[in-house]
Amino acid sequence: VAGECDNPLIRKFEYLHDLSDAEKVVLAGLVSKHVEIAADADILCDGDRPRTSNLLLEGVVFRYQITPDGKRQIMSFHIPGDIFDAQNFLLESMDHSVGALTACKVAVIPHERLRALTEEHPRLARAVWKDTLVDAAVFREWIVNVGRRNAYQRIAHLVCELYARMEIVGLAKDGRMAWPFTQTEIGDATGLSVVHVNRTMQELRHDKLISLGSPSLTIHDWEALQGAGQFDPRYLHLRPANGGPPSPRSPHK
Amino acid sequence: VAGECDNPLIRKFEYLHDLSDAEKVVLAGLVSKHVEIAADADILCDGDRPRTSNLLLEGVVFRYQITPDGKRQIMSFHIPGDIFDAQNFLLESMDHSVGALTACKVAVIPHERLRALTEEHPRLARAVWKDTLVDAAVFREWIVNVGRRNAYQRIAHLVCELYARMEIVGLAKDGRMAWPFTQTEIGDATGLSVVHVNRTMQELRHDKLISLGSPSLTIHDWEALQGAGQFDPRYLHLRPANGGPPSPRSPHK
DNA sequence: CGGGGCGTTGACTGAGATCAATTATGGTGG
DNA sequence: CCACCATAATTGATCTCAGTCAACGCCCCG
Repeated sequence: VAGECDNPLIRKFEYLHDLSDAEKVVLAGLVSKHVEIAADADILCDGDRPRTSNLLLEGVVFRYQITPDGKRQIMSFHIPGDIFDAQNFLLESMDHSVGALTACKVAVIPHERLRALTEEHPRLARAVWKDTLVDAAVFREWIVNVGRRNAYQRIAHLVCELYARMEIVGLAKDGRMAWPFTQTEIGDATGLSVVHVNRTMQELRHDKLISLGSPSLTIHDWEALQGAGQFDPRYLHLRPANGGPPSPRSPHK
Repeated sequence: VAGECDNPLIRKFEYLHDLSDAEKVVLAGLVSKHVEIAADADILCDGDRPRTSNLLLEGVVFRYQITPDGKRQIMSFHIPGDIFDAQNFLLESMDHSVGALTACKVAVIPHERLRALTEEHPRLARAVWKDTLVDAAVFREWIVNVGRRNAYQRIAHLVCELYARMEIVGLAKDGRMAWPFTQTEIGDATGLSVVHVNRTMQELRHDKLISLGSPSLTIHDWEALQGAGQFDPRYLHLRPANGGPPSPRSPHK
């Protein structure tokens, strides 16, 4: 009944919540019409007062803010399965912008729809709420990342987080993950300059932790990368023992 | 009926939501037993799995994390009216710690109580949810603060935020606010070293933006401080035209 | 009056920013 | 298939903001 692998929201929710089949059907029903968005387009702008929220079906988007002196800070990346602007259901207006990092497919969910959902399905309401709380946990972790880690650690941490999150929606597997990010974007997410991101990623490659291939990144040594980034997946609040790739080799040690 | 000024939660919610008197009574009912906590005590520790959430009635608490290499990053400050661990209602375990910055008084709300509240009062459920979304907005702003602003801007921004938030619960007025923070704490919140916080705050004082008096801080030039910190209160999502102190002088210009 | 915590100061250092090219790379039109 | 262009990655040189180290003063408190 409920699509199983084709709906990234459900796939993700299975890691975060405990849903009945009936609830999955309801969730699947959220995806009716969807919209295509070009890469680099802005999906939402600071100040907007949207009457819908968006479930990302394909592609990568990011939240960002431009400071008065023209610097950009990326506050989060979102991958399929994320309702990246769920907060607009309850907050009047956008306090930041959302851009499409790649071409995207997005399901548009009117807020009336969400309101009905939350009233008729308290458990699903809590699931969506919980999702926004996990978002907040990720924000907190990014504060730590940017505030207290050096360049090497920051990038290692970011790679780990993206891997863990991508894995559960099928964008990463066996240490290999989608990597549509430019170094400028990584810099804006970690509070570093492009130049320094470049040098640091070279270092990560030199240390044999990762390697890059066209639109993908391979993690060669998960343990080491996780250690370098001080990555502890607990803040992602995944259900079982998720949050790490099957290190191609020794599972222990 | 509903306490008006003695309950900081209600006072804050009036800025964030639109509540009926009946709803205020329900909220007031949340504060039954409360607990005293000593300054510097940890209220919650990383890994805890609490079955209650806490409404801060008096004092200041902060969320923080210690990195493996021993650095502390503070992720948020909380003041009376904040349910600083609301996320525990839906997330299994703490992914950070919470400490008491000053001696505190806290109302303990069992999660069953919250569950009943959300089921019987959907509007209040949304109010609490919205509160957690505003928290998340603050986290996002802190990412920008730490990621893209220099020391002077970071501290100016933090002072503005604290002022705006304290004002609505009566801890700040006419440019004067409670200031229980040590420079170490400011440093850990802004990702700076104590030494640099000290020098930067001297600069802020020298520039006549602020001055310090025992347990209070006075903002002498709100406009300038706000400009210096690039502070735009929209992210706090307060209702009317809040988010700034009545600059003792010219309201416009 | 002897700590201990906090604020302050000075001297030195260094991670990462900035500036300025240079070199891939992928897509495009001819 | 190839010249061409824009975007992204890379490199080298230099600079600076903020960190680190190490004192020292102040004030509260027992």
